[in-house]
Amino acid sequence: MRPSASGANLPALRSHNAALLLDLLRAATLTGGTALSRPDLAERTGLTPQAVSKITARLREEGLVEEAGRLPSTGGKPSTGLRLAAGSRYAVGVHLDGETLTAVLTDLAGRTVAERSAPLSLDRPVAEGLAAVTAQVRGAVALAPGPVLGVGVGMRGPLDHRTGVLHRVTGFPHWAGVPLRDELAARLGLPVAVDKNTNTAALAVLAAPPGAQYPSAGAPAPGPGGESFAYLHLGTGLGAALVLDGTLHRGGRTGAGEFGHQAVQLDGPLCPCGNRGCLEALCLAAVGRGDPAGAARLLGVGAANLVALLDVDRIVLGGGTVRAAPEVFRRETAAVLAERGRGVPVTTAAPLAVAEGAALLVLAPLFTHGALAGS
Amino acid sequence: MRPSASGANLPALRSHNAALLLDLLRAATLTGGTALSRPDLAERTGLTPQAVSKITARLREEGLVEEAGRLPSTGGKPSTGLRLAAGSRYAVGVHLDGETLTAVLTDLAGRTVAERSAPLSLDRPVAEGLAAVTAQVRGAVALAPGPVLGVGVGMRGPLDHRTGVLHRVTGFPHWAGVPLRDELAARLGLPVAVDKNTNTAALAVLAAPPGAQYPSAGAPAPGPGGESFAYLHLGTGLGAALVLDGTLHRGGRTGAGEFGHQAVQLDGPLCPCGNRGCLEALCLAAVGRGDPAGAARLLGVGAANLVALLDVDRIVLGGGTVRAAPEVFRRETAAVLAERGRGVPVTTAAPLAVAEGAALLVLAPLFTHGALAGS
DNA sequence: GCACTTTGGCAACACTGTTGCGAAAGTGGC
DNA sequence: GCCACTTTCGCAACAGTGTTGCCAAAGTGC
Repeated sequence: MRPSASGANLPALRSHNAALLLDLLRAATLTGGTALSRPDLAERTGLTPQAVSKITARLREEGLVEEAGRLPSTGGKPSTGLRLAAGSRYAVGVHLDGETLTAVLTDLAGRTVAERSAPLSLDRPVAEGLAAVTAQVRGAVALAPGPVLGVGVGMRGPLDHRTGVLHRVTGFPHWAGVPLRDELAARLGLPVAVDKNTNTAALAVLAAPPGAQYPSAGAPAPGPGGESFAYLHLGTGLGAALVLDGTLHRGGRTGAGEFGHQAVQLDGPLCPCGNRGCLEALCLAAVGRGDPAGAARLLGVGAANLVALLDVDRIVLGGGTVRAAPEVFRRETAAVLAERGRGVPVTTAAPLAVAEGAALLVLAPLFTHGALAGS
Repeated sequence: MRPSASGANLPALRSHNAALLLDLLRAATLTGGTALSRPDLAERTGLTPQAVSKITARLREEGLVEEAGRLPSTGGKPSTGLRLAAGSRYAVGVHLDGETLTAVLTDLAGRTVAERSAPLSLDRPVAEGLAAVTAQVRGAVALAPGPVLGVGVGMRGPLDHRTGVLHRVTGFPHWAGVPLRDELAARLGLPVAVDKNTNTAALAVLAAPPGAQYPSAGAPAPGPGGESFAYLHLGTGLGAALVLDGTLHRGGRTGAGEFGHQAVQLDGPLCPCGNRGCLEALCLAAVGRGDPAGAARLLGVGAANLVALLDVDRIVLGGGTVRAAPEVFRRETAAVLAERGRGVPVTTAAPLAVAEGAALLVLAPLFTHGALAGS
């Protein structure tokens, strides 16, 4: 019987605090490249200055953190700047959508260093697809100036992110049951992680500091455990990913985020899923008749339901259909939210979010201090 | 500036592990009163047997844990049973609904030892209401055979559980802005915690081991971080509380759980909130025309949306309207969920769930190991 | 030049869980 | 009845946390 809840020991404590500091340094790197001082870190973590000194000394020995000159004095000895050694490790993220294969090489901070993409139809046999991914990843790895920690893959669900096995892939039944993670790991000789495209995109949004994306005036203060937001993905289907208190919520059976089949019109048109008035069916119909604003307003209704239920701090939109008219979607969705008294900021995700978030699947263990135990 | 994310030190480690063991012992007490052995605890936590011995020795010194005879041998020296010293501490939980004041005295395991209730209309002035609560709590405290740790209060929201201040109280505007927690704490000389009735009821459900509530055959295995469920409360209004991965999700601005104003009929009847087709309006209308089954089926639609979005393990129903016809609600809601391909177990909460969960607000800090930091 | 503040490392410390070991207390084979 | 074996569980020594006391370094302000 596996432990139902993990006890914590000294190594766990150590890695928890190390990850905490690394996460703060990464966030500082991404906001503006400003270095943090040891006293800064002590204040933000609640650790004593001496503890911070010890921990950062270890991290510097491992090459993960480096000194960055002296910061201006505040009336005494000037403090030494510390920053993430972003160039010390790399990761590769892959986005597989139905037609294109995109691979990005990111540094330790999660910033994209190089990008490659190629057409890849999932119509082709599995072996051919795997070979194409392998080749593309090898190409990205070759560009890395330092060691590559692993490879993350984001693609349409449903799939099991723990085992890396695909379930059914709508439209491409021959991919069902493929143990993608293990197949790629064997070919590449690198650790591989697989997750749904909505989840990886949400990870990319989570890693990017919110202040950089929308004016902080309209942004509510995030809750204690970190920020909460919903990522809504409108492409060939409609899905969502939920980040609650700084943690991606995947659900008990890894099925969370079925946003497309929310019923919003009890007597609405029949959806292929068998029910009536599903948000996805209504949205896709609006898109189909060339009415992105109408689709966006429907998305707004679903988003309002979601904000009411979960009290998230903001909504992030993404996916192919949104990318075709980002400002329309952003504006109309925000308008409906405001009308319904659920006014929260609405932004759009970066175009490469899915691939960049996939790379973060590999980097995340270095920075996650949320669960002291780890999985 | 307060620490944005808490570093962990040795005392935090210590209380984390102590809480972990206490939680396991509490769960064992509630399932069937069976005692656990030290090796059991070691296996379930991943701690070494020696660590368990040290920790339980401390807990026994504090009087929180006691030995309970010898367990049957498994081929060697028989192990000593350990169990929560349920009678060593007590807590009081109060449920304030619009008309009744219910107070329960619970032991350390959260089991109700005594119950008192009295009519109390929130129509009355605030001072009178506070006096009534104070008197009722004092009566409950007098019945406690041991020290009382504090008092929890569950009532209709919206309110701020961190400060214990009420916001608006629908129908009783003179209660708006009352600092209920501090007023009661000053009168009683005991720590007081306040939360929404839906949240406290969910805490009561969370504390009760799921196996005791519904046959484990239909119960999916809970996720890694603990079980996930939604508690739906239908009384004078419709609200919800969400427990995700074993943690109550309150939302960034403590506003999560606005389940009643989910739009499920875009062109539906106007709701007092200003929108159309809110689930609450439709449900209450069905109840109003004497159609509980219809209300339950509507609840089922909302629950299906919720299961799809959050992938929760089960649905729990509660509140005055449900309590009037629990089996109808349970059956019809479950039927709609099954029809929609979201078949998860549906149960009803215990009648005293709100008050018992309120008591758990006080007991929870002893058992919560989820966030190593605490709030 | 001097008093003061701030940084940050060294050393000793308190306390964690861990390891090695051994006594206690059962079961099962002979 | 005896012995080998297993399991429990505490004592003692240990490794490794973060913490405290202290002090040198390196600035600012008068």
